[in-house]
Amino acid sequence: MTPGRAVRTTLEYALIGLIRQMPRSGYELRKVFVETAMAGYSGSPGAIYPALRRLEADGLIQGTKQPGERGRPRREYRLTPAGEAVLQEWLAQPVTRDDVALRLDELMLRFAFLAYAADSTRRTLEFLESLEAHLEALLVDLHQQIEAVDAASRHVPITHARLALEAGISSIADRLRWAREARARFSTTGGKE
Amino acid sequence: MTPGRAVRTTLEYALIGLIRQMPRSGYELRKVFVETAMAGYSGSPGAIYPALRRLEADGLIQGTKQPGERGRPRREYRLTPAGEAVLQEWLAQPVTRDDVALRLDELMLRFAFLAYAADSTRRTLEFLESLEAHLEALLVDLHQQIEAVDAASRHVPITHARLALEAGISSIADRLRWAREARARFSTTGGKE
DNA sequence: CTCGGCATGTAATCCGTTACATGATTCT
DNA sequence: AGAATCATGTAACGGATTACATGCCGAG
Repeated sequence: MTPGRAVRTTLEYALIGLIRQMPRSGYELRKVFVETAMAGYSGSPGAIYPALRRLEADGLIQGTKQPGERGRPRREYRLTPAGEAVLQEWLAQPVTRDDVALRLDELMLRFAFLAYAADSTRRTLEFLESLEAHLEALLVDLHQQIEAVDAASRHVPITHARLALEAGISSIADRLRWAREARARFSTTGGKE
Repeated sequence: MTPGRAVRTTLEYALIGLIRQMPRSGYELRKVFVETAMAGYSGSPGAIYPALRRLEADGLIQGTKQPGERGRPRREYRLTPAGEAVLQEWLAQPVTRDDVALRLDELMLRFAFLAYAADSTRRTLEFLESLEAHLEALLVDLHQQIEAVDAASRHVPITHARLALEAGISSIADRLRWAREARARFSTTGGKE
């Protein structure tokens, strides 16, 4: 059985994935969040360092003091076999409807790290297929909701609420297009070429 | 000065806006979150009822026992003048870059309630203009990041990370198109017609 | 030897989640 | 009276935010 709790926070998974990419220190990890599009998974020290401590306490990562070239020595973390197992388990998780509707960004994080999955290409294709199916279903739902909004406000020409809903619909449709094209690319190249 | 803390949680603003639309009970508010696209602002009772208590304690909403037709009587909340003031203050907030990059969904919530802003049409246009400007800037940034990714992984044909980044870019571009069209519609009709 | 910048950490506070418990009314 | 249902509440817990504090090294 895996050490620590069964389910981890999004931030923890983000850290695990980044460390899997290459061994890194807390400071480097923080810079990734601050400087790249991965902001939003939070880069505050008050979140990262405790999370790293938890992961190390649960044996998923291991830190080694790295005599820095200048300044205070960094503590470089690398993934343990247990950590690799947790990563694989996460990547193998099915894509649920709630994931798509409520936590799409965590899903995209998972997609990004699907590169490290065992049998990566197959898993990636499955992931995208499932994502597409749920996005399609969601679109149907949202179109029904927009009809409800229209019915409720017959006289008013454009309500803010309707426009906001349209933004949501458009964004789902956009992601669906993305998924289809991504899958097409993976299907032809097999992810390798 | 306004009672209570200066800044409120997204959930609280969502509640304030919905109550502004029409007086509602906690149960009704919960249904809105569960049944509509507003899920994601959380609909758990453990979040809603305490939030309503906070708002009432701070004098932003006022609940009155409403003898229900069946079942336990509902507690119907309506906005107080202080609550209206807080709502207006929130709606008048400038659109910052961090809002756009990190909290786009809260921004869309604000947009939806901009219908209730004093001088709604003008504020809406300003909101959209500012949103567009920040989205454009963000797009430039993200395109630079994708070049960095390309430089880092020259040989590999499609990396998952690059695809995930493309999804983000596409989604920002999509929202930008939405904002432009929304503004066009508001400009011509003046939001009324 | 202290200054400044790199790197890590911590303390207070607060909100949301989950799961459970309770209140109030009608129907049978 | 009890069941069913509508509606509200609460208790335990954990993690994120914010703001601050500390450690360690080289340069001057």
